[in-house]
Amino acid sequence: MSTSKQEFLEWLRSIERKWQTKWRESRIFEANPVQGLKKFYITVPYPYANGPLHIGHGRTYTIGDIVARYKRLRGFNVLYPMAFHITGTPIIAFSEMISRGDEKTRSLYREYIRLYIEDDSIVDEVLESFKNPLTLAVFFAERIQRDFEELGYSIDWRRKFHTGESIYQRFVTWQYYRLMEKGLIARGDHIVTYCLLHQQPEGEDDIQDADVNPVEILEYTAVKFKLEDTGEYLLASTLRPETLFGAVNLWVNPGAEYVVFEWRGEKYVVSSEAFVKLTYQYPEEELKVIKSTTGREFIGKYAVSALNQRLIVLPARFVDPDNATGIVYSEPSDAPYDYVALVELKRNSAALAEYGLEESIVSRIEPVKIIDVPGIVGHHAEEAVKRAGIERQDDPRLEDVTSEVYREQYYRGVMRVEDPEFNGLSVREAREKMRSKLYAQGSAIPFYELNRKAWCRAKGKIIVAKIKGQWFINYNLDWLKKSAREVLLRNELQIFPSKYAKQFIDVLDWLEKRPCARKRGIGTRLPWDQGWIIESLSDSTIYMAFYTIAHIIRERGIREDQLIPDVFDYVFLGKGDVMEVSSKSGIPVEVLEDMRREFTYWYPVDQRHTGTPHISNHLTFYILHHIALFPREQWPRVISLNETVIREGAKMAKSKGNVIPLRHIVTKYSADLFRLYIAWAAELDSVLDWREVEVSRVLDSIIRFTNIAKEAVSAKCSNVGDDLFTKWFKSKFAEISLKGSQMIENMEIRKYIQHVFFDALTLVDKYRDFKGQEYVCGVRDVLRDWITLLNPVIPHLTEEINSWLGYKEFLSTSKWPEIRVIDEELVVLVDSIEKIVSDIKEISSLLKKPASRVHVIVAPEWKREIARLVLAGWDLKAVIETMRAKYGLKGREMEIVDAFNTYKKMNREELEKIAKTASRREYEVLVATREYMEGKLGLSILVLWEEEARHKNIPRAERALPLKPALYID
RNA sequence: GCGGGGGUGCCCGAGCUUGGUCAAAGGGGUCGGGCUUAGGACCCGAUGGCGUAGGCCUGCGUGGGUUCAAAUCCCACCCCCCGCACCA
Repeated sequence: MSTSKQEFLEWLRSIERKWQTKWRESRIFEANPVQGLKKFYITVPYPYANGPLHIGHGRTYTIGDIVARYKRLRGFNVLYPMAFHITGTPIIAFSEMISRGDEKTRSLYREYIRLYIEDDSIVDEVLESFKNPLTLAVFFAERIQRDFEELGYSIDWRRKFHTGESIYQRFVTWQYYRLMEKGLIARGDHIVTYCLLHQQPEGEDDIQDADVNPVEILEYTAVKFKLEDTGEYLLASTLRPETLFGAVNLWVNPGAEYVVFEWRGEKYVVSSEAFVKLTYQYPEEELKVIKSTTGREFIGKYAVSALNQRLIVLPARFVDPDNATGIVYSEPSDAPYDYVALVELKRNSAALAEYGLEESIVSRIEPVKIIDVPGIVGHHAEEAVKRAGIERQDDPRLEDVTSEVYREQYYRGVMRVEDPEFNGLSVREAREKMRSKLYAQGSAIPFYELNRKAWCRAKGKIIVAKIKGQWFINYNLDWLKKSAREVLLRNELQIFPSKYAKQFIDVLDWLEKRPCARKRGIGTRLPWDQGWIIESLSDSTIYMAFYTIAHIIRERGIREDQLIPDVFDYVFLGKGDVMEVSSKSGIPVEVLEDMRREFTYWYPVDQRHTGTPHISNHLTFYILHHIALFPREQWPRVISLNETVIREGAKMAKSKGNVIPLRHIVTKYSADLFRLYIAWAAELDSVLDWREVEVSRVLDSIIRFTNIAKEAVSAKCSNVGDDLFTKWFKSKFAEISLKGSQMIENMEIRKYIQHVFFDALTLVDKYRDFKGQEYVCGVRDVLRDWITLLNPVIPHLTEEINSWLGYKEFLSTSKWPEIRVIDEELVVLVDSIEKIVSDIKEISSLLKKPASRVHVIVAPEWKREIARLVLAGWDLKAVIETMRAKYGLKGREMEIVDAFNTYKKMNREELEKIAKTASRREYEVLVATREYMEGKLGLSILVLWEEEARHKNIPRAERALPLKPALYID
């Protein structure tokens, strides 16, 4: 970046600090109820305070602030509050890792701290303090607040809180009592990813690489095979129970450890890893170990399946004891692994001898075809394996081949078996049917396993466990979903951009029960079951109500123990008697009334703005909880959304090291530059790409804008001038203001800023082109309106320019400009000059001889009048008669017909333009712009009326049309 | 798989809801000119092809269709991106 740009940025940052200080000192963003004054309550989700925010977060908060500032200028009493989210597991997890000395985490957090603290000796001190998770949270909450202030957000900070505070937890407690009463709370079993080290459920955030390599829970069917000699059951697991028809043997891993155990009065065999998993998946039951052994023990034995097949147990090294039960049945027709292992074993007489297997028995084992796939003649697995040239069961390509075969069979496979119940079913149907049938007759149990091996961040092994008695919120209640659907469909709750409305409906259909509490993490305890902590999305659904009273609670020194449910019932629902509530809680009546007044003034939330990833979770909960707990008039009104931010075309990710923290915006760029770029670079429903070259261009434009403003402010203008160009300029500016206002009102932020900033700059250039250096006086005339229009997006710079203009009051609390009168005729006429100039250029470039002079020939009024008549729907005959009489055109009827036909072919908009203008004015404008055109073209120009030109026998004169004068170049 | 979004000129990216004003906004890049000691910045012009008069032709993922008329509507296909739950 050049030094002049750097200098400008430094200056910009310095005025940003200046105005932020002034705003804070004047407390202009602290919003209080004013009865009778229309209010606007906008919220954005509070940030999670486990580290610094980046520009992706910044997009959402900036859009929120732009709306808040816009509404303020529109005369609303605007409340834009903010708080901090610290509940849940990530903060605790990071704090633990720092305590444990996890170097990766420690260096990451050192980096975070360095964003805010330069002194290296203090950095380590701060890092040590993070061993207390609350300290970590509060540290970042405070820094994020500073970032927000330095981005110029117009937030009422008096109302801030964090979700770990006891006063907030009292509020959540109240909410959960009420949800319980309304029947939204349910309890049941739940399958989760679970860490054996921490003995806790752990989700994606706690699992290594789960963000890039997702962990899924799969349901295997563990099928019982009864050993003939001992009566023990081998539990062979499969994802494809429908292939049981084609089972030809069983596989165990001869070197792996297996466990024989007693359960439900029967004896079972699984790998020792699987045994541990089973104990977590059936936590309420007793599984008693009888003995440990190796796979080898079972080889050569026979077992009987649920379908009465008698199968031999054979050795296979591909069988992973740490995947599902560690035993599988072999179906070599459709499973590539099984096929390869079988072929391999048949060929390996040494192995057969080692395990004492008879070659004749093994060699007789052949695949059984049970599934038809169009285009596959033989055995699907065999074909796929041969095509890939795979010969060994440890060939890694088997994974891909397997999923390819499975996918094809899933979509196109049809069962070909003797059993009439299954014959002819699709693979998909057969799978479900077989699974439930086996479960029902007690021949199989579900066994849950992960799609890949996983460890938590502390290297603890992750398995699948079943949680008994998990608390849920049950959203699947008719009255609840019906109301939600209704407000969405009726637009009582509006979604911007509207294309996302359908997604909300889809989520409602899909949403059923959601676990709402966990055993660990920061948060509020379930009031009726203290062993559970309310999960962090479930405690953040109606907290916008809490903002309305948070500052009163603090200012009046209300203690947490005073915040009994009755208090919230009264404040939020108007329930109960104030005197009673007061004596019960010890909170003075007037304070309770004050809180009630504040809540009823600000509620409902007029707009909530956030990123689209929240649709399927937070925002839907937000809607549903409001519907469940509040009366209809307090339900949300508008939800607006924006897409994510990427950088130079790539996703930002910690692992890539390409994340731009918000801190760098205020230290290396500038708040206004960031805000303008965010507003302009993409419409809300598109992903925004942060591209350095573009940012630099936007900065150039800001500099240009500032220079123009500076010139305009210092210009000595005796009078603005009422010349044609200035009138045109003012009209065009008014037009831009009008359209821009409509755009921001519709949340079309990008279009709005394209108009009122970039297009306005182009307009100023054009005006200067027409007018010369005096243009500054015209600009000066619109400058105050201009900076007001831009104030929501670049509040600091416009505030500064406002002060240059001599205004003493803040621009940020002033009024949106009145749109001035637009001289549409003049706008159309002057705009048409551009087209005329380019036409002349085009023609003269085609001429062989150099041009010297252009005749610009203006059409007479009667041609315009025909356009008006065509627009009004007159027919040709009537037009001819009227025109002939009115303008004495007897003998020139063909000209009327020509004009009529030309207009007939034009579209309405063009005709309307013509209708807006008068020929006399067109002539005047051409004469007035003659010099300008001559300068552009380097040709001399002669403007004349059509009749005049015809008298002078100038060729082509009769071709003149309104707004499209005839041209003749010589 | 289910649900959602998208494929536009050298590049990014509008427009397509309400078909014609769209060879297609706005940037960027490139070329030429102005300004300047020079660079940056800024300003003007050009940037699909053809054309001795303001016009014509080809064009908006691929292939069909509807229409006087399609980037815009309908159908099929190909490709890309995002979400799928207890995690903030």
